[in-house]
Amino acid sequence: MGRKRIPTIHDVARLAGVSTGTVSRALNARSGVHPVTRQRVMEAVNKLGYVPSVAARELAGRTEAVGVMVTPRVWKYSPYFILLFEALDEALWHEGYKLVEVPMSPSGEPLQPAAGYIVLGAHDHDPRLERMRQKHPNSVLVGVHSGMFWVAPDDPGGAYAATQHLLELGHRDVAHLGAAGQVGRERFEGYRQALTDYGVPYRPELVLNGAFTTLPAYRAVRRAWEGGLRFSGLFAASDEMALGAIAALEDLGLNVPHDVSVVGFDDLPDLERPLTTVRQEIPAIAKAAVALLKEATSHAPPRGVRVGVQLVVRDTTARRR
Amino acid sequence: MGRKRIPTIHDVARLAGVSTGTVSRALNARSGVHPVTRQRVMEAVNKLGYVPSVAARELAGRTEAVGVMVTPRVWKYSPYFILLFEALDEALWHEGYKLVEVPMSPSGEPLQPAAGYIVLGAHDHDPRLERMRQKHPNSVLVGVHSGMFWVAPDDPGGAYAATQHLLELGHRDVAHLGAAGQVGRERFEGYRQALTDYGVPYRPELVLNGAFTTLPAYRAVRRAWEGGLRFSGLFAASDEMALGAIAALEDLGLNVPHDVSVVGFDDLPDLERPLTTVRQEIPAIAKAAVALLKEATSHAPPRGVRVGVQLVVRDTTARRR
DNA sequence: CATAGATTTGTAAACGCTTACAAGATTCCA
DNA sequence: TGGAATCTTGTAAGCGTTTACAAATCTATG
Repeated sequence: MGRKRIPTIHDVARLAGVSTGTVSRALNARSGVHPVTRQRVMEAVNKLGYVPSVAARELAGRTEAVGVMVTPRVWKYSPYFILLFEALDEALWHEGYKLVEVPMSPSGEPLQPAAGYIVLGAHDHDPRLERMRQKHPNSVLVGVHSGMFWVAPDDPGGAYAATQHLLELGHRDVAHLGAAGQVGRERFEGYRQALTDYGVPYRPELVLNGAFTTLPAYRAVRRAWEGGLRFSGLFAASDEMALGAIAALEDLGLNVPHDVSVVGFDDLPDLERPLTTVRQEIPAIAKAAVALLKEATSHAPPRGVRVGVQLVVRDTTARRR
Repeated sequence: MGRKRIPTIHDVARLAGVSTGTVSRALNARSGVHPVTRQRVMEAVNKLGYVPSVAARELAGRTEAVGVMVTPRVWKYSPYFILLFEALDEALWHEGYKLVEVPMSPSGEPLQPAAGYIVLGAHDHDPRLERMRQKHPNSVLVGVHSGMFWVAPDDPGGAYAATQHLLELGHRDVAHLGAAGQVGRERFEGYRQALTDYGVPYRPELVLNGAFTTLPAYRAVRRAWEGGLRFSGLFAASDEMALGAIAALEDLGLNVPHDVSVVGFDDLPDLERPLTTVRQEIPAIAKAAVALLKEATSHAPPRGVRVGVQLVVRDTTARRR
């Protein structure tokens, strides 16, 4: 039983009874092929499990490179960004582009030319962002920045839902473990809004600060608690922070969720402990980014889109005792 | 000034005054082209800055896929593995292969066929490893496992050098912050050997355990110190652990390196603090893995290779007061 | 010095896809 | 109902490599 030959466009064409040119058009071109023909082609594609060869497609000149820039560089090493990267790769490939990682010069110039750019993780007041906006209208930001194309998860909404969840469980001393930057700020806003809507006074001392990673979160929570701060609910601005917070609380002899309920944000896979958290649809964000990129390259006026987000309740939250 | 056209093999051929076939052979085939011709071709290649098109090469059937399997999956999210991945990608590409990430089934079967496999991070007693060894002789492990091809950094040597460095700075109470698994064990052995060679008695209570990440390291060090354990030098089994340890020591009111000297392992880039550490040459490991893979596919008897490692002294270590 | 054998080179056919172009089929209107 | 205008389709020429195969050139030997 020899290795199954991978089906090519010719196999599809033969099975569908059309020419390869037609198959190609059916697959790529938005128009110019009769609906019933396209239907037949699609059936053949499915029956054969045909998937176009990236190499051939690229050789034939159809794939353009889009540059993904990560800034600051270190963010590349966080799970969230890795997942986003993978999702972008997939989404771009699906639209006939290929992802190339391009470094950003200190002045904010892409170090390699590309048909378009996707910028990841820039600080909102980073001057390089402004520069990108002006010099490269064919770029989209994953984040928020007016005047350019951007996609972002519904951070305020998610934070609101997380906080609301804690409030509805009866918690009144709800702390927030936050981080700097646009994202951190928006998640904080959602937290604060929920407090307001539920008539719980906002107490600034209840907002702790760390970075988006575990260790700073651990330290912030532990220091605060040892300093006498008390709360029965905690909304952490990321899953990693939530993990750090839980470790700290446990080291202090507390039980999660018995003594303190903790909510995270992101819903990262493979965590050491199942978290109540706000789920981001990373693939959806990637798809939206690519869709916007196509708009951007066709000189449409810039706009931003929010991708929905969803609370998922697991076992780090419980009703207040 | 139009976009510079990317030079193709034809340009090289013309400039060198030979045919494209010859250029191709000069570039790829080990033999079958006259030395002076090859020389001329190489000059043309350099002058033009020619780099072969991956797509074309792949289409023409020269590139085979090699599967990289990461196990357990979560390791994919650590900086070390990301760097290793990138290095492997580069090294494979250089040899005309392309990297595809292939998941490993629970039983230890690659979920996609490939011309060869590179296994990353498996526990040394993982039964799936044994299975790979038997059913897929065309695979190499990054790690140590007798009976199959493997590459690994010189962990014992590096650990020895790190510990030696501390000892030569006059430290006598040298602790070790270790981790489980083959790698952890080897680094521990290096530590212990250095102690012996320098006539410093080995004290089991001085070896702390954590995982390879910051938070467990922080907790282990803090708990130990609070429990009364004292040391003036610490060899951590990874840079991330070193960072965690330093944070813990500082939270305890100690100064690094003034009160305690800390050495890491890996030499990760972009760290928040420059560490005295043991540098791994990740690109060299990747190259070695690929070289071994070629051996493995030609049915050579399995062997392992160690890649050298180097102590780099920065400012987290100081002479004992 | 002729010639068999070995070595080096050129030629051209793939690889799987896209797309300009031309041809064929369909629609629409006078 | 004829023909122009519009849609849909097939044909074939690339895209940049590799590699069988054949041709040309060398080397060695008698």
